[in-house]
Amino acid sequence: MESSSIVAALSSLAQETRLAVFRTLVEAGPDGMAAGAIAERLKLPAPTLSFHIAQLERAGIVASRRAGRSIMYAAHFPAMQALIEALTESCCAGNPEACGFPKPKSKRRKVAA
Amino acid sequence: MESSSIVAALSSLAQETRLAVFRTLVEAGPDGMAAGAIAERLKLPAPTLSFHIAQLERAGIVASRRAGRSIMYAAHFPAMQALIEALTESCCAGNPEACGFPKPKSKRRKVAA
DNA sequence: ATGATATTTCGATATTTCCAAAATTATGGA
DNA sequence: TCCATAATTTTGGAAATATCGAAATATCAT
Repeated sequence: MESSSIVAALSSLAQETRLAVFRTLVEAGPDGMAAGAIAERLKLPAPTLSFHIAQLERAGIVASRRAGRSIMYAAHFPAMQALIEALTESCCAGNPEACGFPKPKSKRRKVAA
Repeated sequence: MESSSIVAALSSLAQETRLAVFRTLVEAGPDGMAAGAIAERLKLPAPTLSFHIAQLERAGIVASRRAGRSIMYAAHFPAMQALIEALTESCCAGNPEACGFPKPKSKRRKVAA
């Protein structure tokens, strides 16, 4: 993962409102939630939510799809996984096991068939 | 982990210079590096490094100790671990295995003797 | 088409963050 | 004590980010 992508992903989560939005979406599951429902749940004015969720989307942390008049947002788990792996790598690189994780060297290996 | 601590930790890493500093410190290992050495390595003016590394320290991501005239900074691995675990939890909560991690429910269990 | 609803974009302001030169503080050696 | 070195704090200005009302856009139902 590119250093700039890591920074972008971290930045997108490094804000109370956006972290709350992301958590709400994780809770909501793969189908996600409509923008309006998120705004209502978090008591956010629509433009404020829109501003923040756009950043999460730009960072690839959430995905959107239109459903009628609504726009459904959902957590994008692979991106989150990639971020966590990148952090783990950053953390452990050159210092294997310092982090206490099982496989510090390589990216998690695919399950052999 | 408190939501505000997560945001603080993420914010501290969500910046190119600070991420580079952190990585340098991970590479340096548990003994860490003197502020001046970090600044030289990353070609940063001393006040700029000081500004950024203070944020990493406030977030608990790095630790410092004085050694003579120098101040040694070192990555604080437990904090990084906690952050990664918090993210994993945020990511997986309510959606176990969506993230593809082995033990999605509880905090990593200690290695049985 | 017209109206109602859902959301985003625009615009203006307030706040925070970033940067680095200048000044300050802390430490150790002669 | 005086000097040199290592770092931080202060300072101030530029740039980026946050907030949210008003306006614009998109979609569906009639």
